[in-house]
Amino acid sequence: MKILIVDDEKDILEFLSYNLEKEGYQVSTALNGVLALGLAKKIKPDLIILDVMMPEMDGVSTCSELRKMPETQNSLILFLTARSEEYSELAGFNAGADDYVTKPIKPKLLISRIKALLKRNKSIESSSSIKIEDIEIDKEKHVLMYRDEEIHLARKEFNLLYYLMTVPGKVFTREEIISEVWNDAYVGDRTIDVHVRKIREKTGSNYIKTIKGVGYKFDI
Amino acid sequence: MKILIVDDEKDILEFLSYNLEKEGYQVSTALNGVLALGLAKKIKPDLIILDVMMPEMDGVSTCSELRKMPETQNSLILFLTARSEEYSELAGFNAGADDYVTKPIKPKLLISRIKALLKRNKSIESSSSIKIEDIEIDKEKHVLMYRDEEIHLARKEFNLLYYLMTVPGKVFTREEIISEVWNDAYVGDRTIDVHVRKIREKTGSNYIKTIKGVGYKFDI
DNA sequence: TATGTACATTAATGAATTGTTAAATTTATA
DNA sequence: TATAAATTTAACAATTCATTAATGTACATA
Repeated sequence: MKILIVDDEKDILEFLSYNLEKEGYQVSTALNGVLALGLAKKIKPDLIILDVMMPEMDGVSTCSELRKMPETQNSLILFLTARSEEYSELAGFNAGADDYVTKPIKPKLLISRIKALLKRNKSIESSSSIKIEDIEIDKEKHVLMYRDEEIHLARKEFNLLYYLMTVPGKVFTREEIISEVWNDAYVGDRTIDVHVRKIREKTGSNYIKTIKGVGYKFDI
Repeated sequence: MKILIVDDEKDILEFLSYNLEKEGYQVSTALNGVLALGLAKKIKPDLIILDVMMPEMDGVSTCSELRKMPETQNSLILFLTARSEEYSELAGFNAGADDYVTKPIKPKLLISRIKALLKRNKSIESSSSIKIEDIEIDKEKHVLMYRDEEIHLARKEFNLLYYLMTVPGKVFTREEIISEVWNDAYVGDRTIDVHVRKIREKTGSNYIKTIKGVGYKFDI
């Protein structure tokens, strides 16, 4: 589980990093909202801890921006607020926060809240099925339904399509695809193409679009 | 139905015992967490009522320990908390609690919660029989019915089919199957295949589908 | 138009995975 | 204990899948 902590005070970053790493989480940190956006795009954290009061870009604005990026659209966001800033709770939830914790931070409380959040999210997310218009892919059942017809995809084909469908519309580079679907194995240049072709053939559709020079995306 | 109550106050133990025995439950009591663990191991209660605030070993820790013991892994656990200790609700659920009731205790409310819990649990656990279309498998009777015909399956064959049928459509990996049906024993590569073949042969059907490179699933 | 680049298509190959059978071994039962 | 039944292994067959290589096509650019 990857956690990104965003706060302008180094002391707090260190304090939280220490406590969360001790729990086995993979922690990254950012000193302000702008840095956080860039970092989040890269590492795609499962949970983002945001301080509300920050110079330049405050937590609420950062949160709004995070919710717009496909990489962090479904990440969990937890706010840190001073006890006095009561209003921020409301603004935070409006901006798409999932929970908030008031300062001063008690590590044990924070960790139990984090666990609860991740647990809750897991049980929701693990539905393992993605449905877009008349096409539905279910990882658990390893089934692709297209217009009420069941289509069999081989393992690699299935994983590739599933990966593209996790963020519809987003263009995945060949690098990203190799990294995720092939676990960084060294495969030839045409391997992806052939699999894409097979998927297009089997579904008799063209939901996988080629963006020349960039990559592939799933799009209606 | 066996209930174990754990609380450091004798008054509360007596009060609850009286009310629950009046309802026909078989009640045991323990004055602290350590005693509770030993007692629970012996009597395997269906439900354990735990006070969160206790000296030595608190309710949350006790709960965690109970969840580790095979005898109480599936027991229901209900927490008693003072209204003020808000956080314990969260910590309790993290530790594996099923429900909680705040003090001061109202006997009627407590009993209705207990009944609801036991009922919910019963409906999940007691259905030892799974029926899908014209195939029905009953774990208690160790019987497989296929189109009104009784088919004899050997133990491993039976357990394998039953496991696959617990979640129809879901693909179980070989790992999962080995872990559940063979208790992680080291068996050769072809063992599962041979059992699958026998089931297919005996039922004269092909409800067990192979997903190459992924696993097996039960599907009509 | 010629040239280069990136992707598409096809078929062939070989690797990976599963199926089948029979025999060996273990376990249960009369 | 003898016998049958169940389970596992081993060898090899069969199948499916993944990858590559060769070739074709589309498109942009000089």
